[in-house]
Amino acid sequence: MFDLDLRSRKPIYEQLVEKFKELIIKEVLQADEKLPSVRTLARQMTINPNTIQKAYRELETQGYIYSVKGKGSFVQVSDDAVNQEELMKIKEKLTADISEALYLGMTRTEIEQLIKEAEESIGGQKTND
Amino acid sequence: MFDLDLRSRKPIYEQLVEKFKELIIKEVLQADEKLPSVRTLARQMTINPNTIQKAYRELETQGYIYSVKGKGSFVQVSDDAVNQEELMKIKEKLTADISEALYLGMTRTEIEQLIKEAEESIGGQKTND
DNA sequence: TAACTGTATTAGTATCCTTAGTACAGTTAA
DNA sequence: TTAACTGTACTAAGGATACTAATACAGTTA
Repeated sequence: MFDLDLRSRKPIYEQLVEKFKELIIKEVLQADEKLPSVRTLARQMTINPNTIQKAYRELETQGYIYSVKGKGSFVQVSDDAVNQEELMKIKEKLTADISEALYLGMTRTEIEQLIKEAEESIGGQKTND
Repeated sequence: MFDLDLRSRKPIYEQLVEKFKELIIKEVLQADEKLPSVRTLARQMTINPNTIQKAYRELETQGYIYSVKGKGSFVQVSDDAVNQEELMKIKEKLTADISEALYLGMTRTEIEQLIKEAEESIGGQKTND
């Protein structure tokens, strides 16, 4: 499904969370689409099912997926009201990172260009990579 | 000098790095200004000098301060050429965070407003808090 | 020389990550 | 109903990493 760096200092489950978030944000995985089961994905990547479950639980906490016992895990429809807490966190991160970027010599225009690129990468694609 | 949360899961030295970066970016601490010695600050905050040193080393690695054996640690003059590596890291973080913010419902205008606020908070202040 | 400064090394502790095994509960299709 | 799938919970163990502490060394300054 995607590549992981098992030798990275970054935990496997965190890498999984990031990968899935990226796929969901870019709508490669669409609303209500079924994710691979924890056991199936664990077998495919030869890692422990508990590690997958930990990633899925984190994704559920952050509001990106929902799970139904006996059925599976699915992509959550983005709901602005639900994710208010996550929005606050991102806003704080953005504020700090923007300050640092400006301090390191990045210009307002360059940051605005990043926003533009992000906007395009979100809606504007089909099933290609 | 500032508050730390000793019970936080976030390591003390990381909190120190963030605080100092903020002070340097906002120019509360100015170029070549002397930072408190590792032992003095450690005594003030009743934590181990090594923890302060670890924070200072990290700040030095990121190009925010420089240290001279026997003299002390001082705020580094921001040099766009030197910090290119840090700039790359920030750019990647910004790209991911902007995508997530947009997905969670933040608008381009709101993000641009954050940029504006960051610009104002950097240059526009004296010694007040 | 005395008192300050940063730095390096070692060691103990704590925490986190991953794996493994087991068990329970809900869903689905034969 | 049964079999095979799904998510979920729990415990235990091992290893790796991170954090903090204590000590010693080295340079600066008055």
